[in-house]
Amino acid sequence: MPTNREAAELFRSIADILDVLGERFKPEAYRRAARSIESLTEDLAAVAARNELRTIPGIGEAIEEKIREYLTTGHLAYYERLQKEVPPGILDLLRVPGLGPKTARRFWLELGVEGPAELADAIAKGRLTGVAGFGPKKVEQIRSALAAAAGPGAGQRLPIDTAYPVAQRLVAGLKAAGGVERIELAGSFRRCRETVGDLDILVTSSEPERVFDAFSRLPEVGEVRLRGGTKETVVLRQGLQVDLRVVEPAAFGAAWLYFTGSKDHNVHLRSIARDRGLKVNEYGIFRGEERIGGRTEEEVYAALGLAWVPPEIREDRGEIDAAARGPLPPLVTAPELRGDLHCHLAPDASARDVDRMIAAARARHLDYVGVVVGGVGADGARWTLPSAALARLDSARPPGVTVGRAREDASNGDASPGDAPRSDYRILRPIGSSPGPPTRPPPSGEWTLAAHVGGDEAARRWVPWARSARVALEVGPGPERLDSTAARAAREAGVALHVPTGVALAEDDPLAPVALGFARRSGAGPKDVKNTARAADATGAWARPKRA
DNA sequence: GCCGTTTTCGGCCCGACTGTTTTCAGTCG
Repeated sequence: MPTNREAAELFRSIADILDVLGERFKPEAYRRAARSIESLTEDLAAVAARNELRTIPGIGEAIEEKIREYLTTGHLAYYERLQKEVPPGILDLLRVPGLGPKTARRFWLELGVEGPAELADAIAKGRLTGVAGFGPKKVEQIRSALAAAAGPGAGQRLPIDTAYPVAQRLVAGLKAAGGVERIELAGSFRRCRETVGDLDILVTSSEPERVFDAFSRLPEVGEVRLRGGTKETVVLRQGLQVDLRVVEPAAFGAAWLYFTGSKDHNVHLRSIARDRGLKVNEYGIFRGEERIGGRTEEEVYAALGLAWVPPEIREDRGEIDAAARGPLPPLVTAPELRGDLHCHLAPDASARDVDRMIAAARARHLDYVGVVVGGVGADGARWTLPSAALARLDSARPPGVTVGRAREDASNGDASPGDAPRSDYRILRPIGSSPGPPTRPPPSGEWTLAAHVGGDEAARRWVPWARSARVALEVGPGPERLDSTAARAAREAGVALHVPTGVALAEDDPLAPVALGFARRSGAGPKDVKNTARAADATGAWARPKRA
């Protein structure tokens, strides 16, 4: 049975081939279908079984048939026929930055070049000199792009928690350099997508040249790829591309909206604008020549008769229709997180580390923190916090903060509490070769959270179990938490999410903001999140304020 | 190939930047 990801890849390959063959609109149609399939929270086969493929945006009669053929036979005759029409290496040429379908097709038909290696060879032999449309600069551009594409990590999307500190440093660097009035991040970073292909930074400034100069000189910046009057594109030393744009304050909202995307969201907004006789672009919203809005995002949405849409859900999955009906149901926000049920201290934590964590919890106005005091680690070995730290957890009576003890158990039941320290509730984590949920529900009366359960695939097994066992699942970055798609599946099934606050971590750690972003991307409101509840409601009995 | 509170046909976001142009094509986001 093909996975959704494989089906999406198939349609992307079809789009690439159609591009090279010079088709005008089909490629985008197939890419749209691929994006839709990728964002499903259930298997394509399940949707097909219910006969609901056509309800997926971008899937019509023809693509529905192709999906059915692919699901039943594992092949697609149309794709196999297309494959024979272009050399396989041509599609690799499309991956080279600056090389598009038109150019790849010309290389193939005019020079007989069928792949990146052959193209590099042709350049080295001077076969491109004299070819119409390819001057020395263009040839050099392609040559260096080919060399860069052959290098490690080129063109890779970066996990957002990896990109997070990079983005923060760039913003801080630009602010420190001066000349910047307002600065915001846009793009898939702002939407908190799981991975980002580049970073988009928007600034207002009366001195664009000064800002571009400062940007070019930031220590993270490797190479300036292009620079015009309103935008500069650089590649960081570690390979990430960053676009910096200067926009005027009267258009900031329109630009922020435009460059935040997603593409599908923008296209949908524009079609609504067109229907109303309006035009939206990054400079504002216009009736004829007259700009009727653009200073804020709200202005642009309002001009289209829409409520403001939070960036995390701008994916054209129905949010625009909902915004047309009225204000959207609010997504969970950081101040609503009243506690954290899953805090880790270092295995050798001291009493002072405990105090530091509690101080951090107070500073963030958390009402309660549940600290893991021991259990089984990722390697399956048992561990316990040092006795000094345990004692401090019990003796700490910080006003306003309730401190609870959690233990981490293997989900397969291998680790019995036995010699584990006393705890108020437990957290399940998958260990070893069978990382799925337990076969039995947790003991009644004991509150349980499941964490470290893994991403999309694991979620398919954990979500039904968590629903029947009434166990919350943790969302957040990294391979061992639910991503936003898995979290959406959990939320739709009525499973509560736990959103870590990073209270035991460094101030600039990306865990908390990214986890919150994923929860919001999943569409979670405050009621969908376990740790927005008051302490007693979040965990049952453990977190009632202790009496001295 | 998809889609539809103007439509089942005729649209399909649109502007910046670059290199190669003597007015524009290709790529990108």
